[in-house]
Amino acid sequence: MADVADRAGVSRALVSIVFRNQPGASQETRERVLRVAEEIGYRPDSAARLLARGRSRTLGVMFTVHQTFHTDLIEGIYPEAERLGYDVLLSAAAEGRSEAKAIEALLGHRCEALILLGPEADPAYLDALGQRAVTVSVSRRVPRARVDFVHSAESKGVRQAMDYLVELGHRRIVHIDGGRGPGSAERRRSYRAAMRRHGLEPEIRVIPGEHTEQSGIETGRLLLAERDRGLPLPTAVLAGNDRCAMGVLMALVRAGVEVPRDLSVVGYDDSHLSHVMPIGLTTVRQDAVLMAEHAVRFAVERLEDPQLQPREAVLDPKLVVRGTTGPPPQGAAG
Amino acid sequence: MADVADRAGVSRALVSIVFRNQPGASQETRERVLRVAEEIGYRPDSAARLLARGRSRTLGVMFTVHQTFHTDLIEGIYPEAERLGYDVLLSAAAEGRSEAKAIEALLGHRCEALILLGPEADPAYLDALGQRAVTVSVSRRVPRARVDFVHSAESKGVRQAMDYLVELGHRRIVHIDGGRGPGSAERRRSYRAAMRRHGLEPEIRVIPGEHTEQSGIETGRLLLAERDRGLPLPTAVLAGNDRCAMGVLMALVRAGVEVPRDLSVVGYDDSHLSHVMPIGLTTVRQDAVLMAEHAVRFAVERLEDPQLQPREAVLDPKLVVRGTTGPPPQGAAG
DNA sequence: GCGCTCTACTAGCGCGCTCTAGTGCGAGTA
DNA sequence: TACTCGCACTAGAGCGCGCTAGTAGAGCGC
Repeated sequence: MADVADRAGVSRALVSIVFRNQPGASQETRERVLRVAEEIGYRPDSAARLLARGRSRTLGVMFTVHQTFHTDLIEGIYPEAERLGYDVLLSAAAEGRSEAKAIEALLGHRCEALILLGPEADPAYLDALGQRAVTVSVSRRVPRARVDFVHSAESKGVRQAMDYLVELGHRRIVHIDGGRGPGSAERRRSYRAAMRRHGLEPEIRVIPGEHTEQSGIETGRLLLAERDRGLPLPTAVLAGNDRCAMGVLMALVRAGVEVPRDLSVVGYDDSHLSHVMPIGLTTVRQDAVLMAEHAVRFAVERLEDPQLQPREAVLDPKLVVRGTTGPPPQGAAG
Repeated sequence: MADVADRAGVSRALVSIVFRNQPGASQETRERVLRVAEEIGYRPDSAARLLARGRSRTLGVMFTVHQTFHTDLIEGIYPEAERLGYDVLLSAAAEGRSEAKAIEALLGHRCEALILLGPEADPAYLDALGQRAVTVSVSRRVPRARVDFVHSAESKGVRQAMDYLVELGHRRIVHIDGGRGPGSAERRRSYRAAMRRHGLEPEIRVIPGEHTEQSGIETGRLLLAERDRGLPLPTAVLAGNDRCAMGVLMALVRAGVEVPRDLSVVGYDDSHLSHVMPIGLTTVRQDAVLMAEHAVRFAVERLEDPQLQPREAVLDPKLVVRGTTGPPPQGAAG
């Protein structure tokens, strides 16, 4: 920067003004400074800038690797952040890299706000985060914590899916839940409520699971093993999310079960996955772009007005019927 | 930091020493400082740290959203970087966010080295980057640029896949290429070479495509349209990558084509996708973890010894046979 | 000529840390 | 006693910027 100032024959302060696009420099000088900078390959050092002005205008996004819905969200976060003049830093949680680690990295890089995609950390930790920095949780409700919250109305989504299945004639509908995964508790609750509402209380069955393919595969195998012991297969499976649904599909189809003839499968998320599978997955769509925009806006607005209380946005999901659902098999005492 | 120093009754310098885990402080003092820091929620500010020591010890990773193989790589990058004492920053390219933009963001955040996952930017740009910062390209060869390069031996992978298909009896094997995508040129070349080697030169057919599901779907539709006009379907498709293979599968299976009975499909990458599909995808495995480790090591070693010239690592891929391949249909004049 | 305002520009402090060159002190050695 | 040595610790400069307070000079009215 000093080099640029010298070569352009001005002070460092002027160079700073030019690079911040602030008033206080003549057009002529501006051009000269920019030209010189270009020549010697100068680019403002964001670490120093950030240190000097105290604000980083950077949003930190934590996501989980392989969670395809998260990449959908990320794609929506960038443009909205840019529109509002904020930078985005990504940090991934993965096997061997805990959410806490991923979040610490973001904080260490001076992110002013955190956008957590489907965090699974415990509420106390999230609340502590919320005290320290503006925090937005996407897809996971954190009851008494100081965090904004963006999600889709799980209950509506599940209800639509269940109504649709029941209307097709299904009765033996099982739900694979998502364990501690974001939204799981509400989906589970809504499943139970829907079963009861349709007079299917005795058929209620929640199989513990996770939001991973592996979990779906295991559940699929479990169901197959039961069948081999003479128990009937369910006629429909409501999975915790799309990945889990994929796993179920994989286990069942490989074992010769025909979907949707013998069994229907419904996912959740409408992640990228669901419409690129050979047989499109019937699923509940959450509008990733809209959710991303809300998350970014919540973060930014609260940064710019610290008085603001954390808010909650609930978006309406929509059932998307594709190829993995149909009427139950004739013989099923469904 | 000053607060911590005051409260612990030491100088700021000592606090610095403690947090850097450097010799020069007694065990007792260390504990006291750390305890105080914990109490008042102090965390070293990486912007300032970075500014002060001139080195950021941060690796910038650019990846493309939805490119599932990239998330496999990312998962491998983190532990290796941590082992070597480096931090990792992620930046995604996506629709509406060019690679250049993603890379600038990393540079702006003072990454010392860039690890580019399957970059598609033009070689001149990459070379310019290479001059400015240590740069490693993964999966994409950049001939005369000053960048390290990690990839798998495309020719070997393709050859294995082709030999396997031919051995099964396939002759009408088409290749959907990956356009400007990483590795595409070499895969295309190897496909042609393999066909010639097996005496199938007249059957050579390369359909232009991309590394996306959409491209696979379009190609699938193209093939179906040809069939409807009386032309024979190929008996096997070698896709540019797994995502493209998924797209082909989807288009064909939906149209009633049975895989692998009527047609075999081979992917490339062994990304997360390929083993979680209902019918596992036969594909060519690239060892993501190994590639990630090489990439990180190249970057770090070159950072620590600027004399070092850019290097190239070629890893052996391996054909993984799953459910989408089998002998060609009987009737096929294959 | 004076005072005023407005624009273009500069001096220099401070952001929170690292790092070099020290200081002070007790133990070991001649 | 005088000295060196090593250890625990400190003072203070400096990293590359942003920002506040200020100056110099032009233009204007009286």
